[in-house]
Amino acid sequence: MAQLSKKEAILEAALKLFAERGFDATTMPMISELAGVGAGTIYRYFESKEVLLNVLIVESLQAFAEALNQTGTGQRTTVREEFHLLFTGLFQFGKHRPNRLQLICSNANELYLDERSREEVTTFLSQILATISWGQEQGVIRKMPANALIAIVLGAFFQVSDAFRKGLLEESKELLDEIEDCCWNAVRIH
Amino acid sequence: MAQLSKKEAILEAALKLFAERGFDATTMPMISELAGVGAGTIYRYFESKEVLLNVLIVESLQAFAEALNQTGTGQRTTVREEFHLLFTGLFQFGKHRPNRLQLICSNANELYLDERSREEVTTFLSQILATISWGQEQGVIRKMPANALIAIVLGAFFQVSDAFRKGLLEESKELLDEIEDCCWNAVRIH
Amino acid sequence: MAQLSKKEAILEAALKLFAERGFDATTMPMISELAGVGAGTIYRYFESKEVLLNVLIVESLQAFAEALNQTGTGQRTTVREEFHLLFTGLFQFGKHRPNRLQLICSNANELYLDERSREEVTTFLSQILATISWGQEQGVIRKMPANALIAIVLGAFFQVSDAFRKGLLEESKELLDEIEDCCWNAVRIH
Amino acid sequence: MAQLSKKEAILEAALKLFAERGFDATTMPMISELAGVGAGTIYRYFESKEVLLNVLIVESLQAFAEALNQTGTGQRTTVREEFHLLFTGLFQFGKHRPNRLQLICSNANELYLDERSREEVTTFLSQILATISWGQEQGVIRKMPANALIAIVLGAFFQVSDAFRKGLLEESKELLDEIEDCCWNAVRIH
DNA sequence: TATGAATGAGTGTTCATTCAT
DNA sequence: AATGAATGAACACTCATTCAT
Repeated sequence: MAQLSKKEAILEAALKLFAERGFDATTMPMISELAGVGAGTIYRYFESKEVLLNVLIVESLQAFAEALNQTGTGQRTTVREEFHLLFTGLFQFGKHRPNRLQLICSNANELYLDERSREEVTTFLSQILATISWGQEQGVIRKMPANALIAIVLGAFFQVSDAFRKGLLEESKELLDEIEDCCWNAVRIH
Repeated sequence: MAQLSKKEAILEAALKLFAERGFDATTMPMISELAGVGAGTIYRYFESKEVLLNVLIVESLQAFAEALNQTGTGQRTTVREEFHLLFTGLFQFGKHRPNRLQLICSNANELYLDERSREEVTTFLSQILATISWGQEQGVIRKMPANALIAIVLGAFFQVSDAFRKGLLEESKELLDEIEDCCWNAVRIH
Repeated sequence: MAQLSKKEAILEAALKLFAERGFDATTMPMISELAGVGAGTIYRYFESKEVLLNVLIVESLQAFAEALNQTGTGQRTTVREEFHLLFTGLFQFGKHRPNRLQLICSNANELYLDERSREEVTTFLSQILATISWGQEQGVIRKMPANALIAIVLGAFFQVSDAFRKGLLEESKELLDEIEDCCWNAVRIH
Repeated sequence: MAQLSKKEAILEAALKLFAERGFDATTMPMISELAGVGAGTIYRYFESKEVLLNVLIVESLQAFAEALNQTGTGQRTTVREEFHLLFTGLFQFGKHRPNRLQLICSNANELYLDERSREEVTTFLSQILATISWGQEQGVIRKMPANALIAIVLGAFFQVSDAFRKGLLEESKELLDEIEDCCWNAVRIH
C-alpha cells in the first residue's frame, strides 16, 4: 500500500484475478477488494472492465517481448544459440511474471481484445517469426509454415509452464535444458 | 429435435456454447433456447450449470480416450507406429469433435471441475502415459518425466488445433504428417 | 393483487411514481416494491426503464385522445358546443386519470421519448387542431397560429389541473364552467 | 472566469444544466466542469445539490418578481394598462432569462423545494394577486378565485414560452400582442 | 481557498435457479 | 415430464459527497 499507487494496486489485483480465474469469472468487487480500494476508484483509472483487461494484455505482451529482446540482443551467432536465448527468455518471463504469462496464454480472453491488443499480439509474434525465418534461410530449421512452428514451440512451452504452475513438474536447470532440447529437435532439420 | 432427446439436446447446446463462449459467458437461457427446451427443463436433468459442465467434460474426455483407443487397439508393433496412431487419433478427434476438444483444452474451466472430472483427466492421461513408458523401456523415447513429455506433445497439438480452428493454418495431409514428425522428434532419442 | 396481473401492477406502479416524482427520480426498486413484484420481473415485460416510460406515455395519450373522442363524437353542432365537449373531455380525463394527465403534461420526460411516442403526441394534437381549423373557417375562432391557440388553452388547462391536484383550488361545477368560459373567451373572436 | 467569481460560475452552470436537463439528470461533475471549478469547490459554497437548486429557484423567483415590478412601477393608470405591463414583464423575463423561466416553470423540481423556496413562490404570486384584486374591485376582471385566474394566465404564458423555446412558434411583436389580447379576454369581464 | 482523488451506497440490469401449473 | 414466470442476489457502473493536500 505504501509503495503502490492505487492504479498499480488495481492493475496488480486485476492481473492476478484475471490470470487465475479468467475475465468473466472475475468481478469488479473482487478486484477492488484485493486492491484495497473502493469500487468506484477503479473507474477513475479504467473506463471499464474490458479496458482494464486490454491494458493488462498490452502491458504483458510488451513485457514479454522486452524479456525476449533483452536476452536476445547483441550480435547473432548461431541459430541454435538464438533459439537458446529465446527459450531462456520464455522461461525467465514465466518464472518472474507467471500471472502475465497466464494472461497471455489464456485463450478465454480472446473475445474481449480490442484492436490495440490484437496488434500487440502481432508485434510480439513478429519477433519470433524473424528468428524462424533466419533459421530457415540458414537451412537449420524445417521449411514449414512459420505459424505451425510457432504453435508447436509456444504450445509446448505454455503447457509445460502450466505443469510447473500446477506443481505437476518440478523445475530444475536440467529439466529446462532437456525441454529446450526437445523443442529444438521438434523444429530443426535432422 | 425428432431424433434427439431433451437431455441430448441440452448437452449438445451446452457443449457448443461452452466451447465457443466459455463457461461464464454462457447463460442458461442461451442453452435452453439453443436446445429448444424450457429454462426449467435443464434442471430436471442437471443439478446446476456447473454439473452440466462437468458432465460434458467427463463425456468429452471419455470420448477422447476412446478415440485414441480405437486407433491404437490391436497388437503392438513399434513405438513409432504407436505414436503415429496416437497422433492420428488426436487429430481425428479434433476434426470430428472440435467443440469437445476445445472444451478439454480450455484452461478457463479448471475452476469448476469437480473430483470426478479431475479423476477422468488422470484416467485419460494414464493411457498416454502407458505408451510413453513403453517407449522409454524400449529405449526409443527420452528418459524425461512423463508429464513433461505429455505437456510438450499435447501443448503443441492443442496450439496447432487452435491455429486450424482460427484459420491461421490450413489443414492438409502433408502438414499433419510434418507436425507429427516434429512432435516425434521432440520426444524420441536421437 | 388478485385482480391485477404482474404486468398491470408494474404499469400502475410506474405510472404513479413517474407522475409524482418524474422519470429520473423514480428508481426501478421503487417500482418493483410498489408493484409487489421482484426487481427482475419488470424486465420480463419491459426491456428497460425508458421503454416502460414510453409504453405509459403512448397508453396515456391514446386514453386521452379516446376520452376526447368519446364526448365529441356525433354530428357537429356549433363550434362553441364542440369546444364545450372538448373541455369537458379534458376535465373528465384529469379527474379519472390524474396520473396519466400528469405524465402527459410533465415536460421533464421529453428527453426520453422515442419515435413512437412523438408520433402519438402529434396524433393527439391533430385532433384538437381539427376543431380549431373548423372554428377558424366558421369565423368563430381567432385567426392565429393554431399552435399558439393550443398552447394557450392547454397551458391554462394543465395549470388549473395542477392547482386542483395540489388543493389550491376546489373543484365545482360552477368553477369548471367559468374556467371553460375564460378559455373560450381567450380564443374566440369578439 | 475573470469577471465571474467561483460562486457565480457555479450558479450559472447549474442554472443552465438544471433548466436544460432537469435536476436529476444533472450531475455535480457536469456542473463543476461547466463552471470550470473543482468538484469539491461547489461544496464550499453550497451544502448540497438540493441547496444549490433551491438557491437558484429563490434567486430566479426574485428576479422574476423584480422584472415584473420594474415594468409595473409608477402610478396606476388602468387595469388594462397594468395587465399589459405585467404581460410585457413576463415576456421580457422569458426572453432575457430563459433558463430562469424554465427552472421556475418546471414542475419536476417540486419534490426538492424547501420551505424558503415555497414561501418565495407565495411572495411572487402575491404580486400578481394584488393586480387581480384591484382589477376585480374596479369591476374589470372576472370575480373568480384568484388562483384560477393566475393559473389560466400563467399556464398559457408558460406553455406559449415553451412553444417559443422549442421553435414551434415564431416570436413577433404582432403575435405577442395577440397572445396578450387572448389572455386579457380570458380574465376580463365582457 | 480550492482541489480532485477516493469512496460506497445506490443505479439499472442480468441470470442461475425455483416452483406453480 | 415440461414449462416459463418469477425471484433476488449479484453484476458493472455512477455519482453525491468527503477530505487530505
